Amino acid sequence: MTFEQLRTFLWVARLGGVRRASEQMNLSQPAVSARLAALEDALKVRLFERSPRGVTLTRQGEMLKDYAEQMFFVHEEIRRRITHPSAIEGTFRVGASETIAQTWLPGFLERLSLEYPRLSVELSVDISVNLRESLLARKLDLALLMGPISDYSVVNIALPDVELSWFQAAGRGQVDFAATPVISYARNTRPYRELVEALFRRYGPGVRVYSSTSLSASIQMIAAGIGVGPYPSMLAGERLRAGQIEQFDPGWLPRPLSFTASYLSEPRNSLAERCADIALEAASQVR
Amino acid sequence: MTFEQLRTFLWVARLGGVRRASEQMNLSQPAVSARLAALEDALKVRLFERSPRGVTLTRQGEMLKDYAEQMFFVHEEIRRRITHPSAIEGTFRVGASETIAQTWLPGFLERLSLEYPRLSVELSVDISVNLRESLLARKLDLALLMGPISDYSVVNIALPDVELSWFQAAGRGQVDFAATPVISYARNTRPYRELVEALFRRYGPGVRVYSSTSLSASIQMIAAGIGVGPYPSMLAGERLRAGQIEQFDPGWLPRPLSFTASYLSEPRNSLAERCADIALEAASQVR
DNA sequence: AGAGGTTACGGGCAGCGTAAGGATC
DNA sequence: GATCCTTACGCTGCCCGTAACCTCT
Repeated sequence: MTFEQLRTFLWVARLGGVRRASEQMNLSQPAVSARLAALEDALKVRLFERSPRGVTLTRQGEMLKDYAEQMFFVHEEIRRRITHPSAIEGTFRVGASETIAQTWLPGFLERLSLEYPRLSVELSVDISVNLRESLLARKLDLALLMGPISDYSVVNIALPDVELSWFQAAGRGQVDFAATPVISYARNTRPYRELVEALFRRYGPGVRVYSSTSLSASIQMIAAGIGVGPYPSMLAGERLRAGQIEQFDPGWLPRPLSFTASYLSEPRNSLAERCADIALEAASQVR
Repeated sequence: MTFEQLRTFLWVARLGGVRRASEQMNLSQPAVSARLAALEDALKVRLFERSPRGVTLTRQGEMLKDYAEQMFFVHEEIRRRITHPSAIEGTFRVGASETIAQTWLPGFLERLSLEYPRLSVELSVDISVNLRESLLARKLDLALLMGPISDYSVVNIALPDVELSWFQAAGRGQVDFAATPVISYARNTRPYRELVEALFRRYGPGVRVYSSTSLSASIQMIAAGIGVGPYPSMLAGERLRAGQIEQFDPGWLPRPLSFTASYLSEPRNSLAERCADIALEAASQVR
């Protein structure tokens, strides 16, 4: 009986299939089968009932699952309390929404590589809805998105809000929302819906809203005078100094964007836990 | 980090030396060194301070020891509750005093091999003092002896007392303890000392006592008329029926012999625990 | 035919024992 | 020199991935 056998057993038990576990663990499917067979042979006990559409735990498999989870609880404690961070290796999959990618994500990744010098990072920048989906599908280890994610298996660490301001092309003069398009976030995002709702309530159904999945494309459109829009104050710096855009005040602001660092709690994920902390530090440092 | 690395670490920590652990584990000494080095490399943490006369735990080593012990607690639970007995293999070292070897030990070994068909047994028959010493030196996994062993690390399971009766050669007539040697157990055993004390108290210092480390030699001497002696009633059967010896009653009897099945509790020894139970069953069955 | 799992087989690597090499008393 | 641990070095055996096979829908 080895750790790897038990870990494999747990993933197969959790995901209900050899194939699914093999994908989760970046392993060939026969390798997972072999590990299970080896474990069953080591204990001389049948752990799964095989059926054509997957596997289910036997009574003894259920019992073993409890014990195996206890083992990995202790295992994670060892990693947290004793293992030096430089011993942690493998790939850590981070998902971030673009706002974060454009602000403190570099600082976060720098801290990460400093604390975990042997850990490689796989970064995906996407809209929060997709990040949420990827996290729940275990395609990500940590998601930095507009949260929180309401799911019993997800832990959400609140990150500092991102304040928005209105921006327009420099020297554009008074803004008429009835005539000027508002350039906003991608559809299917919470700030987009909130912005559209606020605009309609204030200026009626005549308001035009452009949406863009790219934050930098948005600010370029604003700079080009195509429209105006709310934009994270802290991102405006360069173009503001270059005199391409300027801030204006229509008398109201969309709500600040609230972000979370979110990760699955299920496999007692101490690495993701610590990385969420690092993200919080990095995000707080910028302000 | 593997189970074997952790197990090796624990033994080195407990015994305070690589060499001692290697003996305990039936492993070459470099193999133990290599396992420790591999563990330290896996955690990227120094676990031992090496000194010329052994090793001592570092602060982090101390912490790991606690976690490792938790791991093996769970590990033992898995063995107890889930592992099929036929999966248990290796060598189980049993020590037994001769009285037991001559009575229910065969029954015990039969039950043992039935429940653990892949377990091989290493049997040592010796006097209880030596068995005690071997057990404490971890040279035995289970000792069936005149117990209990008063040591905080030893668990003693009481076994049924063995009743004694006086025997002499058939047709010898009235026994005069002043003239007839008493053939008894080996020196350095509790029943020997108790017998000598009782004889002196009753018949004065003139009584002669022969001691023998072999129970079957004793009964042969009795049958040959060399002397008389107390002897487990249940062992007398064959020679009694053959008319070689006969029981007699001098009006008193030595106290029954009290036995225990004893094992070390330290490494949460569930196998020894179960085997002690089997021993109790085997011993009780005979009566 | 396709989805899910097992069996067959060759190659790479981890871990063992033997033997030699420090270091400290 | 004795004791204790580490380094060096073949060798074996385990475990992985590829590929073929089995079995239900």
